[in-house]
Amino acid sequence: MVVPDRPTVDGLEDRWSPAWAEQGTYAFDRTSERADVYSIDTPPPTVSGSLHIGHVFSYTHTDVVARYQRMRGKSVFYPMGWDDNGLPTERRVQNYYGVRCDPSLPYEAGFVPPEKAPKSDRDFVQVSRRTFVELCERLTAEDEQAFEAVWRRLGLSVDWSHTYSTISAPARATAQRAFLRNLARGEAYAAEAPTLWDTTFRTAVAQAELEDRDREGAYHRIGFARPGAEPVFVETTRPELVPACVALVAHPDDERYQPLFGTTVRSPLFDVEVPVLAHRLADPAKGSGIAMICTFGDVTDVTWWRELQLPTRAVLGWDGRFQRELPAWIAGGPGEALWGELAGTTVHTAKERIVAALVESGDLVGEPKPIVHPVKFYEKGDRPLEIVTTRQWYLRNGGRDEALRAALLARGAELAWHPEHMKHRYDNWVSGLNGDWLVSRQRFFGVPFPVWYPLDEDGTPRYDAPVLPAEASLPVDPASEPAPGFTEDQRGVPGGFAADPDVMDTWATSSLTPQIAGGWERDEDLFSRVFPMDLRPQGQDIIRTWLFSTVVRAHLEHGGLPWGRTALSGWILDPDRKKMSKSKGNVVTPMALLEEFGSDAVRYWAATARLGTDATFDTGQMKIGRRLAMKLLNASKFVLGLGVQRGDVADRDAVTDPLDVSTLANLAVVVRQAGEAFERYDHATALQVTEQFFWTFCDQWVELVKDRAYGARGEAAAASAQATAAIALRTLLRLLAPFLPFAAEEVWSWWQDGSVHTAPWPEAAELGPAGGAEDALGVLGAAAQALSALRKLKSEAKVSQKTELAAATVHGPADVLADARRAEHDVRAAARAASLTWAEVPAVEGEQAAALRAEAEIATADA
RNA sequence: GGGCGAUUAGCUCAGUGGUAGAGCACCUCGUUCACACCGAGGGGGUCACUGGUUCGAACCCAGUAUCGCCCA
Repeated sequence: MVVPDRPTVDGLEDRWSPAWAEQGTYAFDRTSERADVYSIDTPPPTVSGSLHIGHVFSYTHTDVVARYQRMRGKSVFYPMGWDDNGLPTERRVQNYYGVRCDPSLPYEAGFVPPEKAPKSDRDFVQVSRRTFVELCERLTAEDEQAFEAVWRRLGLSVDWSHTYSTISAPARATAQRAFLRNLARGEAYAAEAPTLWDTTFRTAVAQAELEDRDREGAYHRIGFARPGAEPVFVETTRPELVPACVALVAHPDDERYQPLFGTTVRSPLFDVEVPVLAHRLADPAKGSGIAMICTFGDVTDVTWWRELQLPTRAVLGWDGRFQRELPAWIAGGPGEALWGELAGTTVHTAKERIVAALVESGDLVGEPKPIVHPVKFYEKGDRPLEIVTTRQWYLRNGGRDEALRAALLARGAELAWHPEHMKHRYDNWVSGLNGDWLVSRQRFFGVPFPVWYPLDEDGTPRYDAPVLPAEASLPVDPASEPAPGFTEDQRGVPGGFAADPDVMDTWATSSLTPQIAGGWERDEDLFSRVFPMDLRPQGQDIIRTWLFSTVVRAHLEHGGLPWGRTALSGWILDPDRKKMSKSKGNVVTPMALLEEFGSDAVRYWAATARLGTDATFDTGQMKIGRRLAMKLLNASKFVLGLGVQRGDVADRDAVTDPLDVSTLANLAVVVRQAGEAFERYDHATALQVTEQFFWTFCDQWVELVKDRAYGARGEAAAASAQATAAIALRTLLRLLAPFLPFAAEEVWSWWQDGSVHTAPWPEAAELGPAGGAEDALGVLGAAAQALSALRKLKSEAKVSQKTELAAATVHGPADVLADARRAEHDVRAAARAASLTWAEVPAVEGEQAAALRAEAEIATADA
């Protein structure tokens, strides 16, 4: 047995991470039956920069569960994934290399990005789509290595041979296969419809990716002319959309406007005739109570346009600028010249010019009234969303189908939620859906839709007759592969074919992580052993996106849940109670923390937080974790020095001393409590009860037993202490292993074979007869109390704890004294008391029993 | 506006009906042969507020306030 002279937690990661990898400690045993498998649908972190402390926090929660389940004898399927597909990666690649994708450019082999990215994106180098994708792949490969290094150092017990990435060929094949099946069943469809559109990224955006932000605006009071009467005034924050106006609308009960319903008015500047209509969504209290319907200013316009069956008069292009062509409804009218000033300008410029024109014409009344109002943004964007009409792919998610919505709510109810109250967010979201899931994106680095269209004689795509690939040929890239039955030279020519230009939203791929990681339709043997999975761990912020979308896909494809339970981690707050996020600039990089405090210490901090509870970033907690790990090394060193041999299987029957019996009896309680806590996914309680016992073990039992263990009271008494030490340590190491995998493994290696992480989770029964000795439970605590009372004497007298005591008396209630007396020899030895008498303090009716109190003669330093 | 959660010692947090807890920080003491990244002892709280239920409330109920998040 080799125990270091001065054990330290520093450097354990460098020793054990490679050792675990070499020994395959966390390898999934794919011969296990489903019932013996515990499978985890790991969140693939977005590879667009760096991991932050919040990742470390939540991934530790998962790892603790994985380690517990492994020790319970499960074959744990714990893969890692990388979400390297999609817009975040594109954005990072653009800024990192200083490039921008222009799909119309030809591929340039051997492209070398600029040495240093230009400051302004106007100076970015335009590259072909293929080059751009290559750069994405290059950078994500680098990022993934850095991520893996952090995870290995943190000690995640991942089986790295099952790592996947969401842009990999198997993931693309899975996403395309699932889509084709959705399409075949009618769950996926394409539609030409008004769509929320980010003009910066030039892509459609889904409901789940929206957020409201308060923005300053101003009500402009604008008159619409009526023949032979006063004008009708609307108040709008978007006067630039006057040329897109298709109607005015007021509430049907609004008496002010009832006479106007069914009449028409003429728009200012452009003199377009528009009807005045009634609709319940018009708010009489807002502005003048009558609103201008434009195609499209906001989502209410879309509702009105649809329900009132209005024409489309779009003025904005995909780039967020006014269209260059002169619209037909303006041509020939008085606004034709003005349009010349608007064509090609940004919304901002167009607003200035139209307002100026309205002032000049006298149609704008009074000063604009400034207001602050919520405006819809893409969560990753920084310009307000516009609405443009485009052809997009949708996936049914219950947003316009009551039966499906009810079925998905029922799935949510089937799922076990930790903590339970998080289910409200799911219900809330599903109940509030107002449309199907928009899954297409007009981007480059993503999974392409596996769809081509035949071109008719005019070269127009026949959307009604899409050409689809065979599943066996997946993944396909329609942009570079010809449609089945065509040759590449027929691309884009009349009578030939064209590729669907879009890629899937990232969530459309990551909603399939159980299928991707589990080998659906690729490795059916694996899939049958891991799916549906046991656990979906994730952040509470992506319930509406990742959790919900994964439920949707599994419900549609497999007719069931993708996993049985979900564990939601909370936020990390900085010391000012703000959520930590990159944009606030208050993030802490994990690697530096892991190096400063040690991985076990950082894990300890994470593990003290319960699921769903926000945690404060607190290096103080990490210091405590470090201290605990250090204590484990040092206490183990001492305990093993009591005469424990390598590979020792302690003789449980040798545990005879009442103090030792009591210690194991108390440990049995802890083993039970920790196991029960883990079973209800309450890792924080499992840690807390274990940690508390461990400190009692060190500070009380070890101190009380020292003399006896060294042989002061004979061999049998010493043997009892030694056996207790070995049994307790072997148990404690396993209880702590999920939390402090490095320190626990280090100590285990000193005297045990194999890895602590594949050792069986302790059970109370293995502690032997002592573990069940309920009558001895109180001895340890009572003896500790007596010792503490005697120590207090010395503390108050300000003398060393090794000072001898004479004529010591301990006062206290009869039952506590009786327990303490069973360990009298140990108490006397630890307190260095020459003699010890026990004085009963009678219980007083209605009063709490007194704590133990002691008195004694203290030998002076001179004596 | 609707929903969810939180509010306990200076700080970070446990505590779901029976005398308020832990760790950190603070004060005092101690070179005890596992550990100074240590040990011993100590001080410190109207459990956000107001009502109610109960013999008894940090805990249950109603309301209020503040903070955070989700949705509209």
